[in-house]
Amino acid sequence: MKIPRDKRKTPSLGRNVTRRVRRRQLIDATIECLAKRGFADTTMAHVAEAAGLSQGIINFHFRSKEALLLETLASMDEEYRANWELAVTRAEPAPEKRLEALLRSEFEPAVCSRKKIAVWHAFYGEAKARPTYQKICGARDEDRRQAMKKILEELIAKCDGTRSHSAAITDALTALTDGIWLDLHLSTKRIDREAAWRPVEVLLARLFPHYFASDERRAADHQAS
Amino acid sequence: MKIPRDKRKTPSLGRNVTRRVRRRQLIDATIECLAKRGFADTTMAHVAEAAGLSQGIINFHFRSKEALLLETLASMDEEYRANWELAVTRAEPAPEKRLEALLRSEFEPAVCSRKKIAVWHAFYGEAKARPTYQKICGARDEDRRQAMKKILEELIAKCDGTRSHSAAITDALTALTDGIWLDLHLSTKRIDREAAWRPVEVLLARLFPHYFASDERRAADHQAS
Amino acid sequence: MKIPRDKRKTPSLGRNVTRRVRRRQLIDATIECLAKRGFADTTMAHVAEAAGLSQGIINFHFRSKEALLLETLASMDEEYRANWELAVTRAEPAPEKRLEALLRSEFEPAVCSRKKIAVWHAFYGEAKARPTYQKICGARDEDRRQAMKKILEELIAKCDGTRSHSAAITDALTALTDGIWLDLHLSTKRIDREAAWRPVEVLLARLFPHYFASDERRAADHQAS
Amino acid sequence: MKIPRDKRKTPSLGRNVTRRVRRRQLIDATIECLAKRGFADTTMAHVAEAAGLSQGIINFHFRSKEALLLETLASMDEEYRANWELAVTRAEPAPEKRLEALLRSEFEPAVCSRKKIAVWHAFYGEAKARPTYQKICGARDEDRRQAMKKILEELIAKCDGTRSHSAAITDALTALTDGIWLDLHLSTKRIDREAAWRPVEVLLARLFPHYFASDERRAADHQAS
DNA sequence: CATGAATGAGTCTTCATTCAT
DNA sequence: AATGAATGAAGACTCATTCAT
Repeated sequence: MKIPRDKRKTPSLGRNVTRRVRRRQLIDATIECLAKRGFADTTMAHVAEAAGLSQGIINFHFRSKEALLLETLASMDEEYRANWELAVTRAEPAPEKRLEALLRSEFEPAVCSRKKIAVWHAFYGEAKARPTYQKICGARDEDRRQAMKKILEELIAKCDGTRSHSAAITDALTALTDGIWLDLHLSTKRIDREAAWRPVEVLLARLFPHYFASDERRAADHQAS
Repeated sequence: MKIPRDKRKTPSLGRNVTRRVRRRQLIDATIECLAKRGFADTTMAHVAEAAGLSQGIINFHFRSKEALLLETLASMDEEYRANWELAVTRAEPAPEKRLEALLRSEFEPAVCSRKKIAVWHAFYGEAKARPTYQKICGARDEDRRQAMKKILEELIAKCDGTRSHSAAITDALTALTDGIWLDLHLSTKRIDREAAWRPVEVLLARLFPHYFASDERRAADHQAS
Repeated sequence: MKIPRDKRKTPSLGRNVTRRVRRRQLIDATIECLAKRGFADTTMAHVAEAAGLSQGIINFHFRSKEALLLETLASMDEEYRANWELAVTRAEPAPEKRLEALLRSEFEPAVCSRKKIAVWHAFYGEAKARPTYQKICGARDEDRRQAMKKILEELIAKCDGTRSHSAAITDALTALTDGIWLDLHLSTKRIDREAAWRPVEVLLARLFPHYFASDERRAADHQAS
Repeated sequence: MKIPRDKRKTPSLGRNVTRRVRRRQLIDATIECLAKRGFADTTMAHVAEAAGLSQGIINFHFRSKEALLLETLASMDEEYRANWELAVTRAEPAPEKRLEALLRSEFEPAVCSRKKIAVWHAFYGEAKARPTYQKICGARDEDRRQAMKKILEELIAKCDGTRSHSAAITDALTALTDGIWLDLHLSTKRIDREAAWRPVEVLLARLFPHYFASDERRAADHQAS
């Protein structure tokens, strides 16, 4: 007959933590694991351990591993959207200000950390294999793209009145920040948010010299290295 | 019964050929699987089946699963590098021509297919967890970046004499194509290479109107939708 | 504020009542579950849910799952015994009457329902693995068999004077009703108590034509199909 | 890093045992386990151990535990049917001979052992929870019942010409042997096939005194205890 | 070379039991 | 008394790897 080992270990956060808090704790642990170990090597045991809880608890708060991953993705998605939406809302109403706010939001620590970027890429990596992931990640990009397009159209109208490829420029700026994230992901160096921002800054200055030119000059002064 | 000499000789040669062919076959099957099922769900059995061979064969031709994946990545890397290097070599010597060749190469079917892009992102997804992947993927980007920077410096010198942010523009153009790949990866639509190229075209026209302006005009005509 | 005396007294009585009621409620839920899901898939959670109570409650009212199952079996056993004992007691004193009462009691709805029969067979299925179950189930059969044997001996003595295989006939009649229960258990049709009784009726008529012949004739008339 | 323990243990029956033999071996091990531990406590590990093989092998030869159990039941079913069918075929053509052969076959060691009976009851116990089991077990009984009914109708026609409840007698004899099996299952004593047969013998003598009477007399002589 | 049966460590999931509230 | 979150020991199943043929 098996006799269970000592059970009296101090509960990390007390038993009666609310359901919501536990779920948050587990999602955070999942993010941690995905960032550190990738998708293929993130096990329930790892997540539980990272959360300082027991194995079985995940299936108690989430139906399955798949559900946990999906909610983790949803949580990342929500945080990401909230971040740029708030940035745009808070910005001054001029389109050039809102555009800059939208682009700059991409580099804020809340969403642009090695960890978060790694997790996004972990989900991107599985996107082809799991339609749900593809849909969520695709929508994430698409919604931001639409917001950007509207702002750009305002800006272009104000700027030169001509047609000026709002769609292509939107795509370019969207791809630009996504691509910079990938560079950050593949780099082994610490994230340098100033350096990451530079290409965006330069491109804006070239695309809309009237509104962003001064920024470029500033950047040029910085470029001592 | 007589056995012709060349028949007797074939085996040893055939063996070597076979060996190389088998490895190629298995790497191709791996690419197929990674694209279709992602990293987490690609098993040795799946790969073997995709190759139409038996279970145990992979451990015969590769030391381990890890080795197979690494060689698959190496193979992808090689193909990718060869593609842009050849494109640049073949291009007319003018820097604007070489730059365009380099950028256009990114959208050639050999490297820019849903399958290949999916596999790259599968490896990106695991990059944080496996330093070797990160190194290879990082180097892939970095080497192309260096090549592009050299070309851009030539172009800028010829263009306006000042150095003018060659680094930032290089980073921007590198990120741009990487970002477009990500968009293609996350989209569920068929790849439209013309549409994918457009943002690059527009950006080039804005950055170097002297050399790429005509292209932009062409693009504008296309833009009926 | 005054508290009336009977109000003050109710709790302690209520507690005891509650306790007994809860246990009954849980045993009934267990019977329900065993019938519906079988032994292998009856979990504490299922039982608690069937009882409309919370998970942990069973271990509060019973020492363990094993204890709950054992008490469930004991409860079934008690009910079964009470049923035939009462039937025999109430019957007219003539042995043929008591024999018929005993046999007929086996088909009364209180004990002979799909649910109850299913639960008995659930316990039979585990009998070889758990000696306690085997003992209880064995005793259930054995005690009834002894009672039947006594009645049969009376009947046989009265009938033809010779002892005439009272043991074998007892075994046959015991096996007969047990076997009919098994048939009912394995059938997917609704229980038809008249049809289930027929073989017993016919056999009695053949064994003791003097006492049960008229019953057989009645059965024959019924047999229109 | 984990280092696997010594792998060079002698393969129990050699590696290349044919697929069919392995499956048989695993089914036999399953029967062993079901008999000894019951349904609820028969695990894959137990079965594998009983077969002297490794854990994973069952999922290699059978898709799942459920598949293994189903094939075990099918195997038992086949064996049981073959047994009585052969007995009837081999018997002399007279209906009374075939009836006796059919009934006696139920007590042959091949099908009537503590182990086999325990396994049947294990399946009966789960029948309500798993429709497939119920169907197979029900058909097992039903087919034998139909065969017996035909024989009985011949016998009755030959015997007295009257209709005489062939259905009810068939049901009675079917239930009789099933019930005796249950008695054997619930008893803790060694199986005594002679004693088990007695009630059948006595009943046959009463039902068809013309054909089975002498048997009863013999039985009476035996009954010294 | 190639096959595919066999192994066994590892993974997700379930569930009886405990216990703070 | 009752709740239900938490635990952790199994359980079924997977899969990279080995190896006899």
